[in-house]
Amino acid sequence: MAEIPECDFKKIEEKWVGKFAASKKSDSPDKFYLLEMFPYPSGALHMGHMRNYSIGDTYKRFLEMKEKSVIYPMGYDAFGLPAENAAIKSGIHPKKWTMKNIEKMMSQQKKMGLSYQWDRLVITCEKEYYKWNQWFFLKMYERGIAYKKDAPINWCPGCQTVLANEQVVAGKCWRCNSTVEIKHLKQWFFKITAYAEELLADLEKLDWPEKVKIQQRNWIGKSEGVRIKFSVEGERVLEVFTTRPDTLWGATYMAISPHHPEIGNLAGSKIGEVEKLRRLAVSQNPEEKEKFGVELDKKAVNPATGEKIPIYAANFVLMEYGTGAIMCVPAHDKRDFEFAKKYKIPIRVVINPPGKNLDEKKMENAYTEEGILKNSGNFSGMPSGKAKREIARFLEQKGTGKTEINWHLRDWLVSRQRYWGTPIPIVNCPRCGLVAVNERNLPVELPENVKFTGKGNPLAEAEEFVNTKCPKCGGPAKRETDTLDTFVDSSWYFLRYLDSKNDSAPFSSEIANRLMPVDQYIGGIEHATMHLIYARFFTKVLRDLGLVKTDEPFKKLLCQGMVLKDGAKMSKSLGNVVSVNEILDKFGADTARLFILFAAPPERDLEWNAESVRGCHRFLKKIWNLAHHAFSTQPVAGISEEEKKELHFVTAKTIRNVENDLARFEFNTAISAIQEFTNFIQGLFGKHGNFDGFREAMKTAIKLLYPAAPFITSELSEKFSISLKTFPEYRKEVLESHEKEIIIQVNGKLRGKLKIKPGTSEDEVFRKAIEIETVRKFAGEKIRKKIYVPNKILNIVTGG
RNA sequence: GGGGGAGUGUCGGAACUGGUAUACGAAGCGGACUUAAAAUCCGCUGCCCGAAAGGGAUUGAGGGUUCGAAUCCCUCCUCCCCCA
Repeated sequence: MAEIPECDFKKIEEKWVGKFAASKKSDSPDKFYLLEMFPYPSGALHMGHMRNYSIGDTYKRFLEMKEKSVIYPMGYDAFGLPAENAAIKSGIHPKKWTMKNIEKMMSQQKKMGLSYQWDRLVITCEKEYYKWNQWFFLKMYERGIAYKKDAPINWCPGCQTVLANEQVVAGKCWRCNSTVEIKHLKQWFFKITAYAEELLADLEKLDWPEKVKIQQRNWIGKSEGVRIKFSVEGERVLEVFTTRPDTLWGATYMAISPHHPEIGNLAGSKIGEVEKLRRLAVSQNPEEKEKFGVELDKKAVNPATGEKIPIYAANFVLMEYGTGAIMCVPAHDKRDFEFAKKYKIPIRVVINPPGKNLDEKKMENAYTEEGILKNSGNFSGMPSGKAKREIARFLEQKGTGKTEINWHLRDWLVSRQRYWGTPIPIVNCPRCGLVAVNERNLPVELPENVKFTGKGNPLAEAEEFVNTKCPKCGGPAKRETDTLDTFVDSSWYFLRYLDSKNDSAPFSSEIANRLMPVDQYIGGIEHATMHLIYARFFTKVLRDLGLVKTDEPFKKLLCQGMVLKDGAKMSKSLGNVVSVNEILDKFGADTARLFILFAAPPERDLEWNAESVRGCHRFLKKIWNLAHHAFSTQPVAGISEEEKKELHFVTAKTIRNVENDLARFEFNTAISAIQEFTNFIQGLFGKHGNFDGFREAMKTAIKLLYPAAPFITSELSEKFSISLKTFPEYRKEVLESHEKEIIIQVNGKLRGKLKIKPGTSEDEVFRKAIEIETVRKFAGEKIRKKIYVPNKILNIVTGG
């Protein structure tokens, strides 16, 4: 027998990396847009990326074998804080840092064998890209979708800078530990709320995991209720929003945000305490912290009962939600109940559970369900549902309320007081106010010569950037120094991929209409709300601008699970990180990809296991060796008719299973099917040596394995002239005509097995079954019933 | 607090719409090859009773529906994730 060369993974991978990276676009008319969430260029791929891309590339190669024209791009989400932090820390310019990181990550991606269409590359920090962010901003500004308003921000007095929510840890700055203050600044917003209804309704159209849709529904948070006016002593009015107007008679106090504009008029002698409360309320989670309140001097009037009720300034009422004031019904709301107990406010039951009578003196918890009204004037005795409508009508007639739809979704705050982002193309003119930069003067370039001190926004200090002329009057004016949230960049990158070199438009509408939507999007669940809502919103805005026709950017979504080590998420602090480079160097890309796909189904978390990785490596070597056995000698031995039939059947079954599994992203079972098939071939080879049909079987195995392990299979295909262009096919008849195994049960317990020709009658199956000794023993004399599922199972039920 | 998901051998996991529970891989044990080891190949391997043939129980716990339940329904326990 000929000597089998050792499988040199390193050499094979080096040879094929270049060829994969240069992969050509197919011209099949059957397009498929396959997209992976592009990474932030932090400097190195982690296992999460590796998993994401292994899934994507395997699916891409499978689709190509099924003769689809696949669009498979890659890019980098290159603006963002880490680059700026690196600049503050080590003095490297964010651009240099970012571009170097991109280079490193790209080389890792190539090493993994990912066959991206690199000519589509998008890097969001390049002016060729962010120019169009600015262009969209101007279009949105024209239409009132981009606007500026006062908003609270987290301000660190130590760093003299604005902090994102995640940079505030327990009320302190993450970097310098100063106590964070709430400041009010003029901020830019995108009016995403104008699309709330459509964003909610169109979820129906999407083939997304139900849990992501639920998260989005909650995030959008549509609630129908009533806006009610409570009059206050001194002829002022406080408005509240409630989804439970049926509990109005039970409202025994009100609570308002310490930031409420009316607070000064209501607090009276308590203003000092309110100030204290405001400071306390800084950037902490309202749900987690203890509830505090200050009773104000003025009292409100419950419009239903006419009673005077106290008003509290409370730290759990947010100005950003509803009206910044709420009516409190302690008997029927958990939070109101706790607060009322703490401050000894009366509790009054106005809703009874059906068939029960609650007693406020004995209640230990609020009753928050709906029920039957009591103590509610004319509405007593009504069920909650009806009472909600009737009370709303009653208030409308009285002029003290109106029905309203409220949203949890807020407008998207896009201002960042940061350098490393897209400059907002607006000029502040002392005479003309806010003026848009002229479209033909885009891009407003980010100046490179700035200082990174960690204090304030470097852009605001860049004199030659800030000082400009007003586009309207030509007088001296100052540029906007806020930059755009990086979620703007990721809201349309998938459109730029389709036409990445276009310098006269963000993309060609003709191309976008032909290739959108993305047929399959793959990424992490952590983007279930933010990114995936912003991108949907952006697509709808672009549609309304006439740039695309599609309503939704991502038709199908796959959210992959996390990669764990020792039961925990890989993280530096736990010291359980497995490095991508190490794994690629030690075992090679094929092994790494195969393990990632094999160890767990994509949606589930994946436990990294070094031993199991070795198993995948072993399997690849087995394929290599068997292929060489098959092709380096001539077939010498025939196999029996029986074995030949079985081989054909197993081959067909394997092709069918692998194809179905790959189409459904069930890579783990696809790979196990190939392994089973390989074991079967190996069994025949062990028995007969190079047998008739060995080569054909190995060809099939190699083709099936190609999407997941492209390097070794490409090498073998070249060596032994195997075409990897198309997916193997099988004949249905081979599967249908094969003999079936029937399970024989007695009273639901397995008592025997039977091989039959397909289509054997029930009577005959029964006759044969009863001949089996164990079956006869357990079935006994009295057979009560027979259940027969054709080609599958016969259950014999006995006794009385 | 709200929302979602998962509990199956020693481990990762399989079981299509209710029809052989534990495929495939790992680990373990035994054997072949070898001076030896690695690599490779072959075989065995969830639990209890039994020498064996065989039988019994078993999918986090308990109950239910069904000829038949890991899968459907109810109650409970544990773990994880996301959002706030």
